[in-house]
Amino acid sequence: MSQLDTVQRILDAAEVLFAERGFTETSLRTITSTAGVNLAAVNYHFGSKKELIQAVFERFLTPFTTSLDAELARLATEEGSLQLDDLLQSLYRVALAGLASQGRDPKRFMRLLGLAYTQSQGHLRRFIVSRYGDSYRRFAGSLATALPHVDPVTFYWRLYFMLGATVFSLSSFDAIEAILREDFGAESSLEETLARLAPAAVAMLTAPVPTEGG
Amino acid sequence: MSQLDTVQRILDAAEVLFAERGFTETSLRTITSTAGVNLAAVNYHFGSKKELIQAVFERFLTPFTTSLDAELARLATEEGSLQLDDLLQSLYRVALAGLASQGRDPKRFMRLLGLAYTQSQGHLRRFIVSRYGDSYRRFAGSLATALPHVDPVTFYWRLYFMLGATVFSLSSFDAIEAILREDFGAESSLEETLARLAPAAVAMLTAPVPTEGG
DNA sequence: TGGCGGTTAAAACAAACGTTTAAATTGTTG
DNA sequence: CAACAATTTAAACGTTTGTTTTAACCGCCA
Repeated sequence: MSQLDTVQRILDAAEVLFAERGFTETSLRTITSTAGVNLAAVNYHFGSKKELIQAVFERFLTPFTTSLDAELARLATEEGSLQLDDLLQSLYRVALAGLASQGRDPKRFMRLLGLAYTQSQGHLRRFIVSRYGDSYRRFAGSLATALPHVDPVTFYWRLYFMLGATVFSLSSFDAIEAILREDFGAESSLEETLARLAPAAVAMLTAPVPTEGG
Repeated sequence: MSQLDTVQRILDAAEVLFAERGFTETSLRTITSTAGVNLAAVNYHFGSKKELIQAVFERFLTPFTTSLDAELARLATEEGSLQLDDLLQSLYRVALAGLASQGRDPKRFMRLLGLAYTQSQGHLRRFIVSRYGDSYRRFAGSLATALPHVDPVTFYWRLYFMLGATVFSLSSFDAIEAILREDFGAESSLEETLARLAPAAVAMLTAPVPTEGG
């Protein structure tokens, strides 16, 4: 078993287990036994558990943000005015295609993103912001220019509403899908759910801004 | 210090600490030392840490759902047809007023709700569903009847989108507010944010449903 | 006052945690 | 093949965790 194998096996196991149980609830012993490697391998290859967590995020956030950046650049040159639907569909398409091509589960991606936000883990938030903050701001900026009539503060709140709707519903996709399947017998694929989410997000972003005075 | 005092002090400390750090990240020793009581008091009065977590949720979910039920019943008899805005405003008003009257922080309420969803904690999810599932279904049903033209599956997905937007953005309220204040110098109160969230949620729920065929 | 249930207190419990150590093994290079 | 660096292994480290135990304390009623 070569070095690359060990590192990769640890990352694979950690990614799945973190998404299923959270960071604190997943012990290094569970990770290493699942990966079939020695307990000390994590500290040897990554230094600490915190750095392992960051490495898990780095492995899928780096290709994701680079693809997203490229897609945004392509959109910016292609047409004169950015369309909201195009932007959101870019986001979804990049997230889905990029991960699916690696044989990774996009739902796990969303679940981890949700964990990054909700589990305190200050070091992780700092790591993500410092590493991927620029990509995030670029995407938010593109979205903002497609919504010129919405004042900045309202726009940013709605952006967080949209992120919340996305991360929350997709990170719990399996649970929600199971409920709906039981109640209505209707199966939902991830693609279908994104096809439902996109227009809902557009409607939320473009909703008329109520005037202060009434 | 009477028995009631001890139980209450533990619940108060646990509520704050859980909301700040999560369940696993908060030890019983931190809770009891913050509350100024003996370590063994938690196991004596609540039985276990799991039951303490459930008790924290029970303390604010029970008055919340009973108020919500009453408000929904009032709305149902008052007018002929339920208005979407009224329903959402009921939800928000009940959540805010009910908690504020107890001197508790509504943001903490949302933060805990978010944790209940995202931190796996299977026992907590089971506890909440079994205890408050009826209230949830009643509210969802009221919302559904106010949206007769939306097919059930689309409606339920949008309901989860809405819940995600609400829980996610309000549970991170302080962090988001701090960012917006730094970037735009604009302060946002919780009431203002709910006033932004309500129309955005309505827009999302009432968005035109794209037809399958194109 | 004496005793009794309810509560608090200090201490200890075993288990699990992340991390470190030091030896054994492997792979590579001269 | 020899030698050195990289990696894996088993074992132990010290902490921290939730929980339990046993004794002390308290208020109250007979």
